[in-house]
Amino acid sequence: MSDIVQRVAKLNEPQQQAVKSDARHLLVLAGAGSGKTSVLTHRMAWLIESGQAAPHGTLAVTFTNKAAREMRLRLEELLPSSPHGMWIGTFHGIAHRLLKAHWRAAKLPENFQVMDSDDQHRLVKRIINELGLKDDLLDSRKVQWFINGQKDEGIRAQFVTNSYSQQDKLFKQIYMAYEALCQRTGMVDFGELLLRAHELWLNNPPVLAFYQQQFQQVLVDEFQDTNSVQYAWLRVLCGDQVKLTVVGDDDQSIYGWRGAKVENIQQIQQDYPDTELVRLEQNYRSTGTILEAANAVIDNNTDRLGKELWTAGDKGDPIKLYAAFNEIDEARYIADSIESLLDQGTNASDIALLYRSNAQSRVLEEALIHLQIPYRIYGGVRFYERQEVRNLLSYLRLVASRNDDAAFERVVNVPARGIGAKSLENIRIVARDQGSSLWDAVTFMLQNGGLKGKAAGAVAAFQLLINELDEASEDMELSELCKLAIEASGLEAHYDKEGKEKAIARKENMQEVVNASKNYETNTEGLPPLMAFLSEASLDAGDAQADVDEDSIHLMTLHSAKGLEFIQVFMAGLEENLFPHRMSMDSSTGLAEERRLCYVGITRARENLTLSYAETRRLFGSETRNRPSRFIQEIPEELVDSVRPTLKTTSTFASGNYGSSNSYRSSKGGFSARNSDMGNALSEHESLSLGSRVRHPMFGEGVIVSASGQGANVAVTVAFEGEGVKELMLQYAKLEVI
DNA sequence: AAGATAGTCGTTTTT
DNA sequence: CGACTATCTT
Repeated sequence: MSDIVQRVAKLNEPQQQAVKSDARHLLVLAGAGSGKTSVLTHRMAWLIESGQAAPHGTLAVTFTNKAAREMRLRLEELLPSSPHGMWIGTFHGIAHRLLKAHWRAAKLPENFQVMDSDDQHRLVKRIINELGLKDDLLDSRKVQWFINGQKDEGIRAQFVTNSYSQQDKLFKQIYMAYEALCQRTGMVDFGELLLRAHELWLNNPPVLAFYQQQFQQVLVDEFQDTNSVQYAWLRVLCGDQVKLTVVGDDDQSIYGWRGAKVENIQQIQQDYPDTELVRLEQNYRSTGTILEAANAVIDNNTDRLGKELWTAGDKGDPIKLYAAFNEIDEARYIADSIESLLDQGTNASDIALLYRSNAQSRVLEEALIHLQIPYRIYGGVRFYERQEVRNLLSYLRLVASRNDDAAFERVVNVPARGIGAKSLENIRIVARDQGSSLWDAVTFMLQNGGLKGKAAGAVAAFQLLINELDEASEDMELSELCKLAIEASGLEAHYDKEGKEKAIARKENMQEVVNASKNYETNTEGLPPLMAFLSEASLDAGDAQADVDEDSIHLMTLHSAKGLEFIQVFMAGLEENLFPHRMSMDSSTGLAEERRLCYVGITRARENLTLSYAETRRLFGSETRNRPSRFIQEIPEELVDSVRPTLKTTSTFASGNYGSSNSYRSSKGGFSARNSDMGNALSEHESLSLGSRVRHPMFGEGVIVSASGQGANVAVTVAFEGEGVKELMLQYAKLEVI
C-alpha cells in the first residue's frame, strides 16, 4: 500500500484527484499526453491496494488489444504481485469471454465461431446470391456496412425501421436472412458480440446480478470511442451499485464512422448527474511548439467540450514541412531524414512514420528498404488476414465447429480436390432448403446420393480429413495439431508446388501459426486450447507476433497511432483528398473527424514533427495533383520551417485526375505552392522548372510535371502532347527548353 | 474441373 | 495499381 501511495504522490493535482476519487461515477477528460493511461492504471492499483476493489472485482475495458496489453504491463509494475484475476480486455474480448461462459443463456452453440469482416463480407455476398438479388446496383459492401451500422446502434433485423425506399427494404431483407444464417451456423460477427453481450444482461437477470455482484469497479479507456451498444451494455452492468470510471477526450474521437458516439461523454453526465468531472490539461509529452500547433489545428473545430492543453516545457524545435514533387520524392526525403537521425544516435524505435491510409505504406517501405532502415508495420495486411494463415485456420475452425460455413467455403476446395463451383452451388442449395450448415448438407447429400461420383468421393474425403484431425487432436498438443493440419490438408504441398519466394513466405507464416498456437496450450481461462486460440486469432490482428526484438522504426496509420507516443514523428501525405480524405470531405462532421485525426497525429510527437506532402501522387494507377492539406495552413506559420520554401507559382493544381498534357493548365491564380524554386531536383538545371515546356526528339513537345532525384539522377516526368506521360532521366534525355 | 488469361472495377480509417 | 470476375482453353 505504501508503495502506491508514494507513486500517487508524484502525480499532479488533478491526476491525484482522479486517482483517489471515491465518487460513484467519475469522468476524466484527459487531453493528449496528459497522463491518461497513467491515471487509469494508478487508479486501478489504488483501488485494489486500498481494498475498494478485489482484483477479480475490477473490470477495465479498452478498445485495442495493444492498449489492453499495455495496461496489464503497467499494472504489473505498480502492484506488488501480478494482477491476477483482473478483467482487462477490449469490449469485444470481454463480450466474447462472457458469451463463451454463458453460451446457453446467450442462445448460442457452445462452439460458436467469431467471424472477421472478410468472412462477414463473403457471407453477405452469398446471401445476396441465394436470395436471387444479385444485381450490379446492389453493393455487397454497402449491405455489410448497413448491417454493422444497425448492430452498432443495437438494432436487430426485425426492428430495422421500415422505409419506403426500395433499397432500405432490400437491406432489411438481407439483414434478416443474414441473421438467420449466422444463428443457424453458429457464427458471430464483431457487432454481434457486443449486441449479444448486451442481450445477455437484459434477458438473464441472474447472470447480470452475478456480475454486478462480482464487479465493484468498472473502468473504461478511450470512452469517446464507445458506440451505442457498448454504452448500453455498460449502463446495464453498472446498475445502481457498480462504480464507473471513464476516461476520454472528445478531441480524439476518430471512430465516428464505426458508430462511436462522442456524445456518450455528455450522456453519462446526464444519466448520472452526480458524476465527478476531472480535467487533465497539462501535457507532459510534447514541446511547446508541437502543442501549440495541435491546439491551433483543433481550434478550427466547433462543438468541442473545450479544453486547452498547456505545457511547462520548452518550445523546442520548429515543425518541419517538406513539399515533395511526388510520393517517391516524399518517401526518399523521409527515409533520408530518418537515416540521419539514426546516424545521430536516435533509437529506431523512437521514430514513427504515420499516414492516413494503408495504401501509402508501400512507397515509404521501398524507400526505407533502399536505405536498409529496419521498420515494422502495424496494421496493413495483418498476420491473421494472410491468405495462407486464413486457410490453415479454416481447417482448425472446422475441427472446432463443423457448422462454420465461412471456413467450409474457404477450404473445401483449397488445395483443389475436385469440388468445383457447380458442386458447391448444389451444396448451398441443399443447405438453404433444409436450413442446415454446409457440412450437414454434405452429410445429408452423401447419404441420399445427392452428389455425383467424383465430387462425392472428394467431399467424403474432405469430411474424413476433418474428422481425423478432430480425433487426432484428442491426444496431441495444439501446436502438433496445427502441424498435422498443414501436412494432412495438403496446404504444404500446395504451396510447395508454387516454389517461388512467395510460397516460401507462406510456409513460414503457417509455421508462425504453429509457434503462436503454443501460447495457448496452457492457461486459457477454462476454454479448450483450440477455442482460445481461434477466438484470439479473430479478435486480435496478430500484431504482437511480428518480430519484436529488432530495434526498428514504426509505420502505421494515424488511427493505429492513437494512444502511442514517439520522440520523432513523420506525418506523410498531407494533401487535400488524401488527408482530409475525399470520402470524409463532403460533410462537416466528416471533416471535423479528419481534423481530430490530424490532432491525434501531431500530439503523438514528443520532440520533433515533420510534415510532408506531394504535389503529384500516383494513386490507383494514375497521377493525381492535390493541394497541400488545409491542416498545414491551420498551423501558425511561425511554428513551421519549410525545408523547401513555398513560392508563388505559375501552375495550379487540378482537383481531379489528369492523364494527358491537355488537362495540365497554367494559371496565374489560386494557391500558393512552390515549384519554381526547383528545390533539390532541378536547381542545378537552371533553365528548367516545373511547368517548363520542353521538346524531345522522339516525343515532341510537353510539359514538365514533376521531378525527383538528386545530382546526376534527376528524373523528370513530362506530359507529352499525344504521347502521354513519360519519366525521363535528365542526363540522358535530350530535352530542349522551349 | 482447373488453370490461365483478359478485362473490369473500385478504391479510408478497425474491433 | 491490384483484387476480383468472366471467359477461354486444356
